[in-house]
Amino acid sequence: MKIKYDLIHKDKNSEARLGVIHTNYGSYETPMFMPVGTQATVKTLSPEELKDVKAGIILSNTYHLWLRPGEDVIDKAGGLHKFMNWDGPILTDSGGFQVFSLAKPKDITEEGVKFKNQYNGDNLLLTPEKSIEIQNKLDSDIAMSFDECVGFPHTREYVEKSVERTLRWAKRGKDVFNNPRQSLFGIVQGAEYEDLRKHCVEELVKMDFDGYSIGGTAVGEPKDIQYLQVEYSTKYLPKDKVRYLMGVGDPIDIIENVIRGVDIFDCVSPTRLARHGHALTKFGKINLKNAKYKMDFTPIDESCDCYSCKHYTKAYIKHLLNAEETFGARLLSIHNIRYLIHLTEELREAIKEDRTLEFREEFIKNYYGEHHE
RNA sequence: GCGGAAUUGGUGAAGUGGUUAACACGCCGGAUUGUGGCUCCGGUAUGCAUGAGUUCGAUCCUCAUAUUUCGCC
Repeated sequence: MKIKYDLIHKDKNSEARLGVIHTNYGSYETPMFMPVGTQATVKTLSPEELKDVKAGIILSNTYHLWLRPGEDVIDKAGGLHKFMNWDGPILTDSGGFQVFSLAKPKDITEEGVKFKNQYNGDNLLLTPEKSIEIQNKLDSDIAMSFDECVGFPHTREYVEKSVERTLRWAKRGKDVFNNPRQSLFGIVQGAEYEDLRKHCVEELVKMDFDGYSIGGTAVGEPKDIQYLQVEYSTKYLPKDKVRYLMGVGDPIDIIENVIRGVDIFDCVSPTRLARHGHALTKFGKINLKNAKYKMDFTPIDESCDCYSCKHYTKAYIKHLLNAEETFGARLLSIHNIRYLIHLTEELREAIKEDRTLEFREEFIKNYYGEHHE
């Protein structure tokens, strides 16, 4: 079945929404944070650990699974859920972000995007049709349209052309889409131009997608521009469909964009930060490699209920990082993902009680406050 | 006891009679946003064993001392 979104309550003082998304693999409340498992695994975590941190939907990537192991392997395995032993919902990104991160401008044409296979040098062409075909085979719960994620900075002229192409690509993908168990999202582009965002939303809504994503953010733009990009999108999106902001995962940005009407987030940051020794805490981000934690026998975050905080100290995790033991990155990944998911839990409570704006004030005071070094 | 060789930062080391002593590791910081997973960017020896001498000038030359190491008795 297709996913279904129910709006439960809208915050009285902002655009923040408390909702429920119903999937083939259970129902989950929004706002929610999706951990990223690009290559059919959330780096260093087992599915059991993902359940422990209360993960709902996880995200995987069409481009990477296409190259390795190939969609036919996963199809043969019985689909992505069986292949990776994950019985929760999965969303697959279309490869659109790789257009931004890997392709050169000359590689982008109306037909699709040319890539070089990073493993064997083969020339590859990813098209909207191909992306959807792969995702249909992967059998994820939510597929994304193949779009062009435009970086920052850019010219308005380029964005205008890119939005039109992204719309044509969305249509082409939708026309070949044929997995009845799967839902398909359209992606709103248009950079920081309100008229382009509005136009993009209107055209996507005409095509009637199962949900909508906001793209073109978290690509190096200043925060105020990011927030405008989101405002200019949610302002025009239908209230009865879920909104997913792609790539955003900074704690403050999650709060700011929930306030602007976003329901779902994803970001590689909790796992990447973990691999580089950083932990998110109530009092800001800390670097556990710092010498000051050598004798710190307290948990990362006293207020955190995760496995790592319940059983391990900063000094121990610092030791693991210094010794390049992978358990350190795993403990930090567990913590950071739990941290962001817990943040969305708190946001849901706040929305329920119409105090989202107050929650933001209090959170920022702690996060950037004098406690933070 | 005699003879040889060596002595540069936390470590391994390059180097030159003349402005700021290479590089690597380590250490100390910072970055990271729909992940091209051990990445990227900074900082890190006011000093070349110690003392004396030669020289306009010495880490680099000379002598002594100390330490290490090798060989011989």
